[in-house]
This record gives sequence, structure tokens and C-alpha cells, in this order.
Amino acid sequence: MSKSRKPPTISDVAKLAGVSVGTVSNVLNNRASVSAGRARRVMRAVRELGFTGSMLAKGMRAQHNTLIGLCVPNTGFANFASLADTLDELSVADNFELIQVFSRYDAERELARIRRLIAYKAAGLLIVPSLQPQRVLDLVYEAGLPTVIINRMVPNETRFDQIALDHETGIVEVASRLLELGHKHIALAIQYPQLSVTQQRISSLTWTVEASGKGAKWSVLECGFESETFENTFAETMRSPERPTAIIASNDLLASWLIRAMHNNGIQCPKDMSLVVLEEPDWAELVYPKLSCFQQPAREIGRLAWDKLTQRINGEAGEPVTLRCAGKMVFRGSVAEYNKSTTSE
Amino acid sequence: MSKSRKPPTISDVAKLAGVSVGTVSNVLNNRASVSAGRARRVMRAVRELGFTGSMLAKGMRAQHNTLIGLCVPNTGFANFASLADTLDELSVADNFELIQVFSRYDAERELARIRRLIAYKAAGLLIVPSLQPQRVLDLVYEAGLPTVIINRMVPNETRFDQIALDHETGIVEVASRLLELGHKHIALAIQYPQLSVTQQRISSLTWTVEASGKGAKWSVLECGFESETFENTFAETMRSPERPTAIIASNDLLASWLIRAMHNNGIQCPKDMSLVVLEEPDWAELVYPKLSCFQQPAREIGRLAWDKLTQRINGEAGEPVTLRCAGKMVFRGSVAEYNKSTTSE
DNA sequence: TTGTACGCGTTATCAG
DNA sequence: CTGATAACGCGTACAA
Repeated sequence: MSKSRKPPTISDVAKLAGVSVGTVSNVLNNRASVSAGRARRVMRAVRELGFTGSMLAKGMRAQHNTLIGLCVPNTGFANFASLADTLDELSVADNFELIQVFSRYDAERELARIRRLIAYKAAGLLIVPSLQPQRVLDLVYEAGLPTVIINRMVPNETRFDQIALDHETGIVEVASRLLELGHKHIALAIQYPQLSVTQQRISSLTWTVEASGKGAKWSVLECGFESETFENTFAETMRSPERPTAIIASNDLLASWLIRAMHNNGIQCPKDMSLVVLEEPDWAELVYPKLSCFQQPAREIGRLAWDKLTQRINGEAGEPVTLRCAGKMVFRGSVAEYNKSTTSE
Repeated sequence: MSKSRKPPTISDVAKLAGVSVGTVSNVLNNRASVSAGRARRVMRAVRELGFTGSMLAKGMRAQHNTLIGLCVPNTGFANFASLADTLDELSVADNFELIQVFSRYDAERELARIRRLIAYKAAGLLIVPSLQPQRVLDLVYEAGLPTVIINRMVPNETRFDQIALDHETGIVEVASRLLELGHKHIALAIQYPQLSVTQQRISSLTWTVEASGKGAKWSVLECGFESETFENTFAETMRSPERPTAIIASNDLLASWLIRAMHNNGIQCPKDMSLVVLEEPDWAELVYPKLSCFQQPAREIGRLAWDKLTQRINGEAGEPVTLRCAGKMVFRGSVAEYNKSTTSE
């Protein structure tokens, strides 16, 4: 049974040290000059009582808190994990408390979580927005809360800073390479058709394929949200004579589904099908063949976002900016030349 | 530039609605009976001003906060991710705010982070302890903070509830199976020798191998913290005539290192070597052969820990308890019978 | 150099 | 049913 004694306050310390509360405060924040003897007595009392202070009272008094909210869809994808990791590191260094909440891709939940962060008088917000972030963004704008949007672009949003990956160059590089290798039909496997990055990717793919003048095809493979359903979709797609010879997966979950589905349908990678994923899961080099990935610079994004947010909190930032970070394409065994004599029973 | 207007307070609302602050408070918490007309006026004023309330002031007034601290080493391992996910879900349901901090396996940092959580007057703490948690545990005990230790056992600690995996049955089951399959030398690949779970695992392995009476061997493979160094260690181990025919990896990082190292050294799994990992990474079924795993019940542990913590916060818990959850062994392709005619050049 | 008093936003209490 | 006020812990301006 933990003894639930009340936490010590400044006046407890003051009483024990035989000084006034103002003196204690001055010692703790080594502000005004306090005589050495009293200072020592105060410090001893602090240690004796295990005095920690109250961030609640501090925050209330100072009218600003050292809490920073980070709202991400989940923590499962490798990207979000390293983003959280980076931001935690940076926030500790700057003496902020990072409080991470999950929106689970649900606008309603996102709204509720952000509302609470506002109620906690968070000093700033870092948001990886959900699919319908409008109400949330309106809310934080109304609240006047310094906010940076990360990782996922919100189109036509000029009220906030946005720091995100440059998705276009990635898919252009992937598609160009696949076309060079002789692929005639490239499919983009997606999960969220409404997402702005998805739209961007589709148009980039379209553009690249058509500009190449090689008469290649492209298509979009909507994969849904259940792996069983997907198995059917995939099998059906592969029965078509027009089936793709290369697939670009939007995220690592889809990549894992595709690997399994290819295996189940007797399709060999890269002989029958090349595979690329637009983020790098930590198992990329463990599967055979090794997975070709577009590495997202999560750490760089985290750092830029943090810098921008602290600037904005300190009132040093001007007009909201939109930054795009370059990713890096890494080709591994899962991509190969298109083999015209592909087995097709 | 977000307009950094001061957030509205209760008295702002009261002024606008033409009522007293007490009335507003009563309306918001639908406590005492307030006349319908006034209540409507208050609600309108609340909406108009975008009033959210201040959890800081609430917490200070109520002398207890709705903040729960979760301290984990990192968020990279699949286990910790789903633990965080479960706890987030549960805390939202109970109207608590979960604030997650990372100790990075560093006792010093752990102490600093916990200290701040105490200063924030967190209502309770969930800790996956670091390797030297003594000072932290003393601190939270002194502070009288309801605390539950999860996932990793702290030996001889009876001041707190502990909810953890039953590691023993897992390794006993794995070792028994490997012995059944004719393996004569089982190695346990570890990273943290001082960890109590490591000690438990070693003694369970010892016990199981010796009790089997099959004259089999066992050994411990210390893997260190850098994958390059590990490559050498592994190559050396495999050069020995006494080399293991089955390896049990303590965590998914080691499993990934082992898969790579086996590949680099031309050792085939499961023909030359069986492999088991004591947690289940999300890529377990993507590699070939599929990885045999001891599935840790992270969700169950999360749920039990949360229940215990809320009990303790509400003063409904008695003496601290220690609970062990059963994991589940899943054998897949990476484990096979030991083949005496193993290729050994 | 040290002590005192006030205000931050909220809720509980008490008087009207 | 409603309004005024004290108290929570801290920082600070100002008085001693």
C-alpha cells in the first residue's frame, strides 16, 4: 500500500527551513540573492521532504505550460515510431513534456483527443492529420494554438506550417526505374483513396508513365482493410491477362499482404512480379528477396517540425511555411527486369 | 500567424451569459439544479467563446489529476507498441490522459522522466522498468504514487503490483520441443545479461535440458548491441565443432540479426539450424521459413495493468500483487527436426 | 536581504 | 435556485 501522503508544497519547505515562501522560490529558481546559509537550509529541506514542485500550479501561474501534444494515427508503423522517438528526444532537450495521443485514423476521436490537449493548455501541437482534419484544424486555429502539421499534407491549408515528405519524386523515381527495366504495367496498391498523398501519387504515376512514351500501362489496386478480402482481390487481379508486372505498395502493411498473397498464388518475386514499398519497414532486409523501399526521412521531418514549432511558440515564426523533405529510394532484390517469357498458365 | 488570444475562462463565460461563475460551473458539471433559461444562456456563451476549461486549474483544485504516466524503454518493439495502444484505448475510456515517456534503457533518463511526471501530479504510473530501477521505484514509493510495474519483473520488489509475462513456461516449452526434435545443443541469444528475465530464462533452460536426461548441451550467446560486432561473434560461434543446432532469440531485434547472419554464413534454416524468438515481431510470417514465436499477450497484460492501476487509484486495491500472464508458443517453419547428417564442411 | 499579499481558473460551501 | 468567496500551489511585485 503506497502511503498516499499529500505531496509537499513550497510552504512546507519554507516552514521546515524556517524561511518564507518567497525565499524558497528564489533559491529554487536561483533568482534574487539569498544568503548562503538560508539557501543551504532550504536545499536540505527540499531534499528531506522530496519536494518536486507542481507543474500544474506553475503552468497556471505562468499562463503557459510546457506540454506539447503529438497526435498520430497509431504507433504501429515504423515511421510513426521513429517520429515519436525523435520528437521525444528533442522535447526532452528543450524541457518540454511530449504527450502522445492516438487518433486511430478516426476524425471523431482525433477531435476529442485534441480538445483535451487544448484543455490541458498545451503550449503547442504536432499533428499527423486524419482523413477529415477540418474540424480539428478549425478548432486549434480558433484556440490560437501553435501547431505544425507533419507527415501528411492537408491541401489548401495555409493557416499552419506543414512539414512532409516529398512523395512525388519518390514515385517518379520508382516508376522511371520500372519502365527502364521494361515493365509494361505498373500497379499502385493503395488503402486510402481519399488521402491527398494517394491522389498525388496517382497523378505522379500517370504523368511518369505517359511521359515515358513507352506505351506502358498503369492501374490502381484498392486493397481495402482486411487481409482476407484482399487475398480475393489480388487473386482476381492476377487472373486478368492484363495483369501488372510490378506493384508499388503505399505502406508496409500492404507490402506484407502482397508478399503473402504472391506466395499463396505461386507468384515469384522478382521473376514474375517486382515489388516496391513507399516506406521502409524494419523487416525490409529480412525477407527474400530483399524489399525495395522508399526511405522516409522521419527523423529529419521530426527535427524540422520541432524547430518550427518552438519558433512559433516563441513567436519567432512568420508566415506559415510548407516544407517537403526528400526521401531516398533504395532498390534491392525485389525489383528486377521484366521477363517477357514470364510463366503464365 | 495563429491569433494568440487568451483562452476564455469561466468568468468570461459568466460575464457574457450574465450569471455568476458558480452557476456556470454548475451548468457545466450539471451538478445543482439550474433554471432552464440560464442554462441555455450559459451553453450559448460557452459555444460562442469556444470555452474548453482548464485541466490545470481543475487538477489543482481537485488535488488530483487525470494524467497517467506510461514509461517504456522505447516504442520500436512490437510489444511496447501494442502495449501503448491498449493502454491508450483503456485510458480514453476511463477519461484519463495517458502520457507516454521513453526511458531508452537508461536509468538516469528514466529517473528524470518520472520526476517530471510526479511534478505534473500524475494520478498513477505504469512502468516498464529499466535495468536499474531502484532509485525510480524508491522515488515513486516516497511520493506515494499509485504504480504498476509491467512487462519486466523486478525481483524482491513487494511495494508495487507487478504484471508480467510468465517467461518460464515459454522457454520450457520451446526447449522441450527442441529436445524432442533431437537437438543436442540449444543456444540462448541474449542482449541484457543482468536483466532478471534473462536470468530466469537461463535457469529455466538449464533446468529443462538437464531434466530431460538426453545429454544435450545448452549455452548462452551474448550478442551485444551492434549488428556488425554480432556478425563476428556469430561467425566464430559457428566455426566451433560444438556449435548449436538451435537458437532461441530473446527479442525480435536479435531474431533479425540472426536471420541475416545465418544467411551471410550460408547456414540454412531450419535444415542446419532451428530458430525461435521469444516475442512475435509483425514480420514473423513474412520471412522464409516462417518464424516460430512465443507470442506475448501484450493486450492482456495492458488490460490487467490498467485494471490494477485504477483500483489502486481508487483505493480499492489491497496488498500489492504479482500476476503472470501465460504466453503462447507458435511453432512455424523455422523449427525442424535435428538432422544428424547436417552439412558441415 | 527577507517577508507579505495577490492572482492564475476552478469548485465547494455557505449565505441569501 | 443563485451569487459571493475561500482554497488549491506557485511566482512575483512590493513593502519592510
